[in-house]
Parts: sequence; C-alpha cells; structure tokens
Amino acid sequence: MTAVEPRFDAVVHAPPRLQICGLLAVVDTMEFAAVRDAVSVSDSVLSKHVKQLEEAGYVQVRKSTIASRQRTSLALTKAGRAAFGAHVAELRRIAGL
Amino acid sequence: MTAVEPRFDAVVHAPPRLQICGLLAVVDTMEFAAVRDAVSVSDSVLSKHVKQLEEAGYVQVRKSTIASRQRTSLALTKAGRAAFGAHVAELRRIAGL
DNA sequence: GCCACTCTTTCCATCATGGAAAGCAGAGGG
DNA sequence: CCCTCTGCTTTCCATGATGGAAAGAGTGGC
Repeated sequence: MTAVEPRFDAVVHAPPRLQICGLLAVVDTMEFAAVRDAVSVSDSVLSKHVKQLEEAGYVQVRKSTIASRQRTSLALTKAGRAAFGAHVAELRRIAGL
Repeated sequence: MTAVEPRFDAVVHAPPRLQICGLLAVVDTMEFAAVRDAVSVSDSVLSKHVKQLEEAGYVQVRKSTIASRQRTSLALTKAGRAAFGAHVAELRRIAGL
C-alpha cells in the first residue's frame, strides 16, 4: 500500500526545477519574482525552467495586471503535484528510507 | 541541531550516481556487476560514473582476483557516506519534509 | 601464444544548462 | 503620441554532462 507510486521524473529532478516544485508544493501559489529570488537564478533561467515545467503540464502560469503591475504567479497543477510526489517517493526509495 | 548539514552535491545528484550511492549506503560493499545490473547501465557507463565518484573521494574501488576471476567491489568511503547523507538531507529539505 | 572474462578508455554525437543581451507587451509620464 | 520602466521571454552562444559502441588492457586458463 504505497501512498504514491515512486517514479523518477527527469523534468522534476533537475536541481532548479526540484527547488521550484518544492516551493510550490508548499505554498500553492508563488510569484515569479519570489521564486526567482528563492531559487537564486536569473530571470531568463527561471523563465526557461518554468517553461519546461509548464510544457510538461506541471505548472500553471497565470498572468495578471494588478495595481498597474504585471504579475505572474506560478502554481503546481494536479499533475505537477502528482509528479513531484512520485519523484520524492522515488528519491526516498533510492535513499533507502 | 541538525543531524547532518543539508548540502546539495551535484556529483551525487545525477540519477545513476544517486542510485549507486543509495545501493552502497545500504550494503556497504557491492560488486561491479551487481551494481551495473541494479542500476541498469552498461559497463562503460557504470565505469565512468564510478570513476567520478572515486575521483570525488566518495567511493573506494577494490580489485581482487577470486577463483581466478577478476572482481571489483565498490564501497562508499566515509566522505561518500557523509556526502550522500548531506545530499539526502538537502533533498528532504527541498521536498519539505 | 591464444582465448575468455572484466572492466576501462576513447571516440562521437546529442542534449541540458547558464549567462548576456536583445525583444516584447502593458502602464504611466511628459 | 512618444519614451521609459517594469517584468518577463526568447535568442545566441559556449560549455559541460551523458550515453552507446567499439577498441583496449590486465589476469588467469588452455
């Protein structure tokens, strides 16, 4: 009775993306700038990683204009949450926990 | 009071090497062929990854001739065990556990 | 000397990744 | 209406990682 089926996911495994997913798994929604700062990467790099996560169907990108400021918020999709959970389960399996 | 200081380690993080370390962390010593089969990689690929782990000082390679057969056994060094533990701690931190 | 068994190393092509810089769209100021 | 600023996005480019195939090397057996 495994809670989640362990499954290695290369898209999630890459360091920057693993961090991004880890953050989003906890907060549900986070702004682009906040993630960029938390992960310590440049705008371009974050943008590219987010794009990969988005194309994998793991992250949803919502753009809105609030107080005349552009704001991009990120959130894990249901699939993203599942993939992250499965990947973490796999890491746990590998780590022997 | 952290048991182990979380520390991301790129050498350990790469999928094949993470598996190798995970195996060795549990069994202490394992033969080349057994690791190769467990990780499902070719001889050349395993050899190259082991070499990287060895150069990082994480794995000790011992060659012996037993029953007229060459046998290479692998084991984590103390540093390897520490690096693996620290990396796993970091993964746990990222995963929010 | 020749062969088999076990890794090792070389060669090669591909892919991932990051940094810098140019590009773009929307909002506000002049 | 043009210019600028903000906030990402995309392009360009160089580097490093990685895997597969094949050749190579060391050791013992025949």
